[in-house]
Amino acid sequence: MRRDVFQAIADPTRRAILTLLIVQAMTPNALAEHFDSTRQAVSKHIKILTECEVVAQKQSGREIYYHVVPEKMKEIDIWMEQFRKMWESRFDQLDNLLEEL
Amino acid sequence: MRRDVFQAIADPTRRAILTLLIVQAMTPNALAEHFDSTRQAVSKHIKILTECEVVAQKQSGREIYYHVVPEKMKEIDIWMEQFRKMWESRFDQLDNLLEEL
DNA sequence: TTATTTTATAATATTTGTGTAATTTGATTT
DNA sequence: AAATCAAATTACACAAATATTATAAAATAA
Repeated sequence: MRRDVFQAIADPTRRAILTLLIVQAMTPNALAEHFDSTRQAVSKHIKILTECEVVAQKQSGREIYYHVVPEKMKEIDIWMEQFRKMWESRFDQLDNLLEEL
Repeated sequence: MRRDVFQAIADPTRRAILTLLIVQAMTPNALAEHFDSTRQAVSKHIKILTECEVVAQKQSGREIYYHVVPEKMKEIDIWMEQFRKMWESRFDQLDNLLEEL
């Protein structure tokens, strides 16, 4: 079973969960209220996000608060770097092209 | 069937294909040589990447060259923005925390 | 202690993704 | 026009992801 950051953000529900968790840490129940699917379904997504180490939990009494692990999200950013280089160099490429012509 | 950028980069083979295509446009055959899986399997990934509009093709005689569509990759970058804001503001958060204490 | 709330887990059905093989389509070369 | 090559498509089998229902475990409140 693939369990990496890219798998974590592949699902739109999981992306929505992450967006909510950026603002503030939340319990599974609180999260589930934002979605149409059942609490269990949301819970499974949280489990996957946890396994991907994109979110982590913090117990507070009987409630469990989940929060984003920024370091993990950084992995996506690092992979994206090659593309940023690409589109930042497009002006240069255009220059080269014009020169060749 | 979900067909978006995030689905496109969820698979490691597809990420490898994209990394190869950043350097230069390639034909399915040329791409397949870089992988253990068959040409058909690679072709299917290319199909998905095409449907996600992350790559586009350019006919050259009987060969088809595939290249990255940087604009689409930008969509990931835009979504990532919220996280960049997050980890850039962590210094501020640390300040606030220290102040509270 | 008992009832309630919160979360996690197990089992199942359904859907979706992946890889291989065989066939088809289209372009190019001879 | 026929042979050849590249790519796409189809059909099939298999593995994996998702959502749901039901159940169990842990913490808290009455």
